[in-house]
Amino acid sequence: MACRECGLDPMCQVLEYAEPGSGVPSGILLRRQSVKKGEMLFGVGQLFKSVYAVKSGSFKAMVPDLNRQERVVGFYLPGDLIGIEGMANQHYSYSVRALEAGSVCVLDIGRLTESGRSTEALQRALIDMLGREVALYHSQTASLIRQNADQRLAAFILALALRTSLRGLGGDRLYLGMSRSDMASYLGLARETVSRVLTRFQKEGLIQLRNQTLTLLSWDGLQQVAASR
Amino acid sequence: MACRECGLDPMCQVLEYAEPGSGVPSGILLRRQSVKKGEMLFGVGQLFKSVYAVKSGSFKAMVPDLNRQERVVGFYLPGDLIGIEGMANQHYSYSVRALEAGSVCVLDIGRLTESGRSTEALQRALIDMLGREVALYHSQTASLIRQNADQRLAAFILALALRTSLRGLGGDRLYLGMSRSDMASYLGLARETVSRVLTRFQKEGLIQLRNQTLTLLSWDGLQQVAASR
DNA sequence: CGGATCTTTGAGCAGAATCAAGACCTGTGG
DNA sequence: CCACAGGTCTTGATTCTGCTCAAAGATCCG
Repeated sequence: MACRECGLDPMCQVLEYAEPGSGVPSGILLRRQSVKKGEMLFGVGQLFKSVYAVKSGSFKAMVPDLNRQERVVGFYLPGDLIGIEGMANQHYSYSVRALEAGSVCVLDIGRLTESGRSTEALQRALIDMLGREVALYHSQTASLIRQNADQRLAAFILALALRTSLRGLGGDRLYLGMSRSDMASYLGLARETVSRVLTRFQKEGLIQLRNQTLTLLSWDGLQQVAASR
Repeated sequence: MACRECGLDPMCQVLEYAEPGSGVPSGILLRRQSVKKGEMLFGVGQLFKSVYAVKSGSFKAMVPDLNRQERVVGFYLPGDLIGIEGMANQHYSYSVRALEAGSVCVLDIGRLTESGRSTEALQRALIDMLGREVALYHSQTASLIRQNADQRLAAFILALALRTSLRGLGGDRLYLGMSRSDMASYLGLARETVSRVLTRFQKEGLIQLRNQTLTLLSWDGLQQVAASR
């Protein structure tokens, strides 16, 4: 499947801009790559080379926490872009690891800019994506600080569901590739708290949870929790 | 003082790229503007028009919090850029208000892109700046969640001191233009907690605090607090 | 000077972390 | 196919950080 046929992610839209004008062989700048569970796309501090678009599977981003273990700073689902912010200082600012087997499209940015043509539209698209990312962080991460455990988890589940449903997959049933510890680290909670809140949500009939599969039972209920509890 | 003489902020570096090649009258695209205390640069949702570089004074960014009052999501000091992420969706995602009297340089991006020439280097610079912003948010905001009140305030003070010292101003004495409530909102704490922690820091000899002026007494001590307490 | 706002300080309480077991999955090898 | 070992997940009891409510003290500004 060609990347520009999927129409899912911003990456493919960039390629629609880049490919026709540049006339570069797609085999070099853009390649499909499959990843095994636990495999790392790149490590923190590594030299920036490529931007990745998730085609299938899921990934987590981590930064090294000083004294402690690593901290999860984001999750990536099919359609998400990985690594754009590495363009700034030529180094990735976090590590990315696959939560399950999957595949990505790899765009070799370095070689693309070396080719020197038709980067105008590509750059415009990159600016848009980066701006969106900044805006997202302003609204999303900043709001995490003020929220309690219930709100954080409800918002987290809703965000996941929204992302998958926007991308075409059925939004009611979610596959959680990450562990409770990952969720806890990302949300700034303790493992035990995540567990407790999820089971309570289940008892309240908001979600159903079996192993790694989460089913949304009450979209509205979760939104109410996320807004005020 | 011409903007590209100050050499302080990323904005001026962009203008060095843009001005020579584009040959546009600098009076139109770039203008100096003074702001009064409390004045708003732009409001949330407003149509994106310009990017601002802080020349003097300080500013705060706010987003409307649903039921409650506004939430502070950032502070800007001389040398900082304001509003870049508005380029993404053509609307500003937050409001910006002056904490004290000051001045900014205004770059009318819309008109610059309309002029249609030499945007290549400018865009490249914008990508760099946006990437830097994303990386900053990943490392900074994400870390706020896991930290306790002491750590948040120590890190906040250190970040302010680092920013002002990097920009040339003496780093030991800081002018805090923002109120305790602003700091509390930004750090996700209660006003009272900010007050308590600051006075404790003072008793411990880490800082000295009089009115709006904060003096760093023990840089190392603060770093120790920020790392683990 | 006086009113309004902001800041400090105190007391009590609630939410979440921590500590500590126990239950459950998962993959492995017999 | 089953049993076992490792990890992950749940659940309980306790502790502690930081919020809330309340009131007094500063500071600012007309």
